[in-house]
Amino acid sequence: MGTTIEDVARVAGVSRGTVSRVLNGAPNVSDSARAAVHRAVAQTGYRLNSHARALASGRNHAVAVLLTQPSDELFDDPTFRELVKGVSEGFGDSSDALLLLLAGSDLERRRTAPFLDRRRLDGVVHLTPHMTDPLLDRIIAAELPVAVCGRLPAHLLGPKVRTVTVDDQSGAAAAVEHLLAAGARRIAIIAGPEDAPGGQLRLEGARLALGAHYDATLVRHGDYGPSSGVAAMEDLLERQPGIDAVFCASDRMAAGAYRAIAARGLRIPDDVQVVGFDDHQIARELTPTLTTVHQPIQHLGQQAIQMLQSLIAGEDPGHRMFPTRLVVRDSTRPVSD
Amino acid sequence: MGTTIEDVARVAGVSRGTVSRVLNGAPNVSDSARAAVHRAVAQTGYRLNSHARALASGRNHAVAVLLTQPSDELFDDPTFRELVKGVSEGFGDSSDALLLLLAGSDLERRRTAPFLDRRRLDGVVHLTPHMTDPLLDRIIAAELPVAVCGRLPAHLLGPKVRTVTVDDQSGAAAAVEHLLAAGARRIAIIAGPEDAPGGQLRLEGARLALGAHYDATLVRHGDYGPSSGVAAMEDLLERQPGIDAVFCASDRMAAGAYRAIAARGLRIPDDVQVVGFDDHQIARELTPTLTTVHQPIQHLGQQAIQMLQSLIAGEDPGHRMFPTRLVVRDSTRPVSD
DNA sequence: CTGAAAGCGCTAACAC
DNA sequence: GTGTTAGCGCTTTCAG
Repeated sequence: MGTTIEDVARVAGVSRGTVSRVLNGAPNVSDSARAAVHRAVAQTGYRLNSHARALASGRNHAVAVLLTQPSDELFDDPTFRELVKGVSEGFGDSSDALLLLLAGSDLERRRTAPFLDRRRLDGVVHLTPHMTDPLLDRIIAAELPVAVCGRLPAHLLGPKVRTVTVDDQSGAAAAVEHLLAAGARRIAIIAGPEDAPGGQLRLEGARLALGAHYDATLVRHGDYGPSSGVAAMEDLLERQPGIDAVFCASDRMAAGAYRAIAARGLRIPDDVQVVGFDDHQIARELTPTLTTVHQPIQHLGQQAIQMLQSLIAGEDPGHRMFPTRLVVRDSTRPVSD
Repeated sequence: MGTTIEDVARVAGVSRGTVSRVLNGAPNVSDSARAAVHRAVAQTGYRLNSHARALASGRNHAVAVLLTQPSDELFDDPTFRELVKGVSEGFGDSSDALLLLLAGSDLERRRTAPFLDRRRLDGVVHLTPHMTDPLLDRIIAAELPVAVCGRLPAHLLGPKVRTVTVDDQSGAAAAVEHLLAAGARRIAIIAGPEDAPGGQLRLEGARLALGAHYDATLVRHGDYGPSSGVAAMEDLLERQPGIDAVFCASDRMAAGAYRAIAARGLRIPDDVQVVGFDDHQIARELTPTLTTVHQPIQHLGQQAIQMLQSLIAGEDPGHRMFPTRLVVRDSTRPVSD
């Protein structure tokens, strides 16, 4: 209870300054001094006071992951789980603290806002599919280093802001090209939310790949969740006869589409072929299994935290974008290539 | 950038001490001084340095929620989502910080351990269905106030440790009594993990309610997850003919039991009646809808954080236990009472 | 390579 | 009701 650096110094027979150097891995310390300090630390059961350190040094040794989704969404969408897992793994055995901060409701945002401060945090990992977030403005205004999983409007991209993304556009293009190769001609699109840059790019990629086959009346927007997939697919089947394939911007919407298709008495892939996006576990669990675009989501989380650490160290990791990969399963017809 | 209490004092024309008093809501300050300080704070854009405050006062104005589940389990089990939601809501507009700490893997526990310290946290909310957790020992050893959602072995119950639970035993008894009233006689039990005190009590409640009808060969243990429910139910149906009802210690295991029962060509409730425990959303989504024991989980989370705040304030909120309530739906036969 | 000493920004005890 | 001041425990020049 309350053993300080002073006590350690006394026991080790050195000065406070030397103890501090050892504790912080400073280069210029003799081996004997270092050993003595380590012994004294063990002997006294010394524990660092992080507030004193932060006050004196200006560094916090703490980073936060901002969870900007409402908690229902947060827990329901496997993307977040994977991202958080990746961040935690990528953080490795850093001796810093990794804090999760809830910012999914107004109440939570009000509470969290004062925490987004250079005096409390060295940096932030921001997970978001959306373009706008008041807290992000605040983080950037506070000049807090931030690694964003997702795309950002250009005006937010300062020197301390780096993003990590997947190549949504190519992924969507690959999905649609596969459908075309499999013989589909009347291809519907269930896109993501309009305010999600990733979702827009998937739509754009699909549109470009479709070329002359693109038909704007076959496009719907969902919120990535399964029920929005049901609704969109029902509407499509109702109003647009002859649809022989659908590309969904998320696996969960694809799962919804499956339900609507089945409810209509249609068969996958015989009547309607389906391609998803994400390659979540559900893609393997659906019947038939879902052809989908694999995203390395956990890897994204790992990269994000490592980029953040690099930003904090004063380096510039740059923005990073990773490729996707089409995983062909049973919801599309075989293609002889 | 770096405006301190000193600057505020100068602008307000008062002393540092007075500013501090205003900031901390101390009683003995004149209205005029208070107003001047508030004005100066606004004018200078002053922001408190939490490290300096913590260093000087010994209080952190921060509490943590310890997430001790592996992240998969954490996100899959609606119980945690509800608990976290309840904690966040119960925290209200406290100006303190609420931090989520991951402690689901060994790596995470190693990183989190040093954080569980009186110097960094004022208290902890601990969510766990299990009896043992090395970090909990540590929290208690550190004399950190802690509110535990769940039951604890007696030797861990110190003055700063308070638990909040539901009456698992009565809930299970009610479930089984309902089955008996509905005519079931050969009643199987899919209980929770053996190291979960709550699960044990549910089993105990069921056993007592069954009385002479209790048959140990009809008991299986699962891990609360759906696949363990499938496995247990398959095994029961395979080896124990004539089962006409099953009580599951979680809704998710009940959902698993549904699958095993359907796979066997049996019907719910005609051939086998099913009762769950939790009353998660899934209970309403299953076909037929699930009769289950409602737990006020979100409320538990709210209570936990409030009990913690009370502990931190030096009061003793006592342990708290809340009642459950049987919700009758379509997985059991009507009972004319 | 190491010791001495000046703060980091704030709280709280004390005196008025 | 308010000012003054001595730390809280640590890092970091600056000498040597």
